[in-house]
Amino acid sequence: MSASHNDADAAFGAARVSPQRREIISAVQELAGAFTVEDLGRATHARDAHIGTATVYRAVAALEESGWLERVGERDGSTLFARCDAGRVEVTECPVVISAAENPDGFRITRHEVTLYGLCPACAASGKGAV
Amino acid sequence: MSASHNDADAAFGAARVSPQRREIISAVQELAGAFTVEDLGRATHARDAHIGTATVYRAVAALEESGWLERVGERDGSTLFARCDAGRVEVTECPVVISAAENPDGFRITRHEVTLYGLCPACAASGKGAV
DNA sequence: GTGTATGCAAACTGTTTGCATGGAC
DNA sequence: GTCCATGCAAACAGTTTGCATACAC
Repeated sequence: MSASHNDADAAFGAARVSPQRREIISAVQELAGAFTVEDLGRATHARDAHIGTATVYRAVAALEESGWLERVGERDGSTLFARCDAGRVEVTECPVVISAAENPDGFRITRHEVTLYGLCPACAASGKGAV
Repeated sequence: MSASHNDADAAFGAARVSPQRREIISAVQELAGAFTVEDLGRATHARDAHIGTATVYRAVAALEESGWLERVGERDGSTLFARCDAGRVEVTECPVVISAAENPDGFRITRHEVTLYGLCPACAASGKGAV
């Protein structure tokens, strides 16, 4: 079943919504975890066989712009995207603590980047889609 | 100046060493920080104009295999490599502590990936090449 | 009616590979 | 002498773009 007008409108924000984009929204929802654009393209094709690759890429770009999708990493040279069913990515407080600016081996850490994979409260409760 | 036989032999381990590969070693040494293969190719070309792209890629693969180079991340879809002047990448103890498996917002973190940028003791002392 | 999304194919970027030749060991 | 590294170009994968047409607003 394709996504409702309300779902799609919310997802795309200011951008226009087409039937293809509604199918793409639905495909994202059924993927439930992190996915590459190719994964999404495959899932979308299963729903409507002649939606073009470029359309999927453009929709993903629009969804990223609107904040509905997040770029969460990469796998084999492809960008990974994900959407948490519970909503947006909460950037609250960094749960990471570097134990020492100067660590025991004498390496001085000047900057760090952390990617956390996990489940939002709703997903954790339902046991659904792990990232 | 191109790298000494000793430098190059040590860098490539079991693999063979050619004049081109010596220039590549030198180019890495003058880059001093993190670089893409394209950066390295440019630096290598400045030394010997007709070393092919494939040769640089193959040398980088060999250097990664021998442990002399490390894949340290990516920038604009290109893989970033780096070599610490002080030697290899020490994987000792993880200096990162996740403050709570279940954080205050209810997000359950199942996995984490951390990239630390910093300086080895020698570089920190010399004030050389930041990553 | 205006402007944006679509579909297709071609272009582009970063990277890898096939092949004949030259050179390291 | 045997293999591996080279250089070139072609192949590749993922992604983006140009263009004419269709459709959301």
